[in-house]
Amino acid sequence: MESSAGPRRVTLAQVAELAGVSVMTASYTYNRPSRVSDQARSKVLAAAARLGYAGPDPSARSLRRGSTRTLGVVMGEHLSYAFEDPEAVSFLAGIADICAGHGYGMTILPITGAADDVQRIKSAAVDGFIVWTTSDDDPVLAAVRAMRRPAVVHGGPAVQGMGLVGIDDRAAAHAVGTVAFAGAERPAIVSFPLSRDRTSAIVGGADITEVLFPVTRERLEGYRRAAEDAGIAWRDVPVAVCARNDAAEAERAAAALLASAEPPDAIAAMSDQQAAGVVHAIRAAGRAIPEEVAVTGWDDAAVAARLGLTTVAQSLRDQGAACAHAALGREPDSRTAPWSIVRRASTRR
Amino acid sequence: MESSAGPRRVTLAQVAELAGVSVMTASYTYNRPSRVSDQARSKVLAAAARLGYAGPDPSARSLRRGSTRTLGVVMGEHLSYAFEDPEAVSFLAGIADICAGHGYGMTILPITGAADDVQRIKSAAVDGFIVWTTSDDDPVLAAVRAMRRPAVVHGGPAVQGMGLVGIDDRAAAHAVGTVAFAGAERPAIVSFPLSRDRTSAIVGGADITEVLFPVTRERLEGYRRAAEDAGIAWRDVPVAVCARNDAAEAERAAAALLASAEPPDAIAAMSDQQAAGVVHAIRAAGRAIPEEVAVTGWDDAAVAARLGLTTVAQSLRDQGAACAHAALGREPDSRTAPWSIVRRASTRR
DNA sequence: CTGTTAGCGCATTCAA
DNA sequence: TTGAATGCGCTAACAG
Repeated sequence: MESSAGPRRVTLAQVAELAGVSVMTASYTYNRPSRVSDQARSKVLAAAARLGYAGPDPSARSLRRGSTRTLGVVMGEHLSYAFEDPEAVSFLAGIADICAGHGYGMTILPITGAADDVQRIKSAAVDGFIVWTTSDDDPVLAAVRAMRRPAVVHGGPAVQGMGLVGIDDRAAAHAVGTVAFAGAERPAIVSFPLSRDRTSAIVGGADITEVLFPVTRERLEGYRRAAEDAGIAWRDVPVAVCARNDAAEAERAAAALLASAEPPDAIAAMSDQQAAGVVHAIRAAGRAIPEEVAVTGWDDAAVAARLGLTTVAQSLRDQGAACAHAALGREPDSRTAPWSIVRRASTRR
Repeated sequence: MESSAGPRRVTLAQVAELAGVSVMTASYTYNRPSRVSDQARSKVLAAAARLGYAGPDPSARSLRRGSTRTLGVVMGEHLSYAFEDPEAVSFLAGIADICAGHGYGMTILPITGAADDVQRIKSAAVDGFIVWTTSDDDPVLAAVRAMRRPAVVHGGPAVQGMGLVGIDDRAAAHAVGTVAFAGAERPAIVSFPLSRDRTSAIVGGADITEVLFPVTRERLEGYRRAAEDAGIAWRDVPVAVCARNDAAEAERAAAALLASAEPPDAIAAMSDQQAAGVVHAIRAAGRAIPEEVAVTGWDDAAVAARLGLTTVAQSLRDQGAACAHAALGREPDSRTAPWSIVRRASTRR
């Protein structure tokens, strides 16, 4: 009777023996078929078929070659959270394109927020790392750096020894904020979380320097300057902090802003998803866009075109591709990506 | 000057030498810290820090242990397509839970539809495979089986030597179809693709036996029986085939059905996303739900509750977890998952 | 608690 | 075109 452990894995050596050739001839059959005679090759393949050889063992091959031909992508605290964000999905697709083109695999390294995240990074059999934007104090960053492989962060933070790919968030926020707040007297912001605990709140004159997510920090800084350019003091600008990047929470936050004693007449969001929620809240409150309340989004996703949102256009797909190149060690480590403002009917000008 | 290839990777042997201990003591420091004296451990860690040792090499460790501690997930033709489907995301989350709980990683194997998919399977350093539902003729299935590792398919097809996890789609379709078509005279179906080329069309009396996606085939079979139970011939049931599982295309398909000479008075969809599109089309056509047109979805996603959709409830998350268990070789290979009908206001009874 | 031996499966190097 | 030797970096098994 067969042992419950199942048959031992078939090795190249066994195939070679059955085929009556050396191990190297068998190896060449898989790696450089042109350097093997037709006769030898067919003997090897016949023997492999008879034994049920599964092909060269990936781990052994990685060890021998010194390369796994796989990139690791560190996707932030909640796997599903990352996948539910359509921009994150575009980013992954950009990475997948490049990996496929180079014959590389792609490993998603799900981060749970627990201490064993670091272990998962350490045991990842990958040649390079791509880290989706995170907070300045995320311990994952040090773990990735300690692996001493090519690594790149998307968005931020900037880490010594790691690449950085992303747009100039502060400049883009200043630009879109300027459009959003044109002619407004009471601008407001719907924001991503300010810290890793992801609490929701509405705060006035948020202390931007305390914000641990660099992307969020830079955007707030840009919005602050846009507000100040319009003659409005930062302490008078309410910031509705949402725990998650989705329309539903942004809608609730916007509804709260609109129901306040001094409702905003312009709302700049941090994603088109959020802006979509804001639009719903404004409509539900019976106000006109943009006459009574202007709205801006971010990313130029499909929903932005559908709702006529003024927004910041950037290609997360291209940025994913740039990150993959960097993680492959094929390109300068860092890159500032292009962005532009798309003006539509949700703003006054 | 440092070579452009960069410093050679630091090995455990170098760490051990600098620390003045044997390689095994260094190894134990990482793998069984309790079996090493505090003194030895701190010497090893100090040496590692001085040399910038990144920790045991994952590939070498996998080779030696005979296990990668990673599961591979084969996600179907388009990476982004898979991620955009919220049910697929739940499924992934279920897998991620189990992987995390067992200290396993999880590798997404993106399938492009090209010939090199098979190569990507063959070179995947994983202990087991989970295949997201695909067509009977998908060459990926043979490639996975050839790897001779624990493998499981979600949904279908059933493959000799591989596990199968999913619900009884035919029975569930029959049950929800019976509710959808109650009191209807002209039922219609909004369907997933019937073949891998993913063409859109409206067909009458679709030849179910030709459908290559087993999940779709089983659901159509169940709907057919429900229609026949209601006294309606299958050839009179229009099937609107959508290329993708999303609301937008389903809305267009439903609009076409509703604009026809004999508009349907009941529409059974294959996902809640599709059903949401159908609901929009019906509203746009100015018809009442369920009085003039009944609608059903599938999955009991958040949108189903929001729209009051009658639907089939199943837990993709639990099924993902079951697949992970099977791929870890820890459980009986196959499992029929539970489902139930959730009745809401979108149907006549 | 620590060390020695051995070899996981493969592909690079060099020789034939 | 083929083959022999070697070792990638690590850890199970055992001995001390």
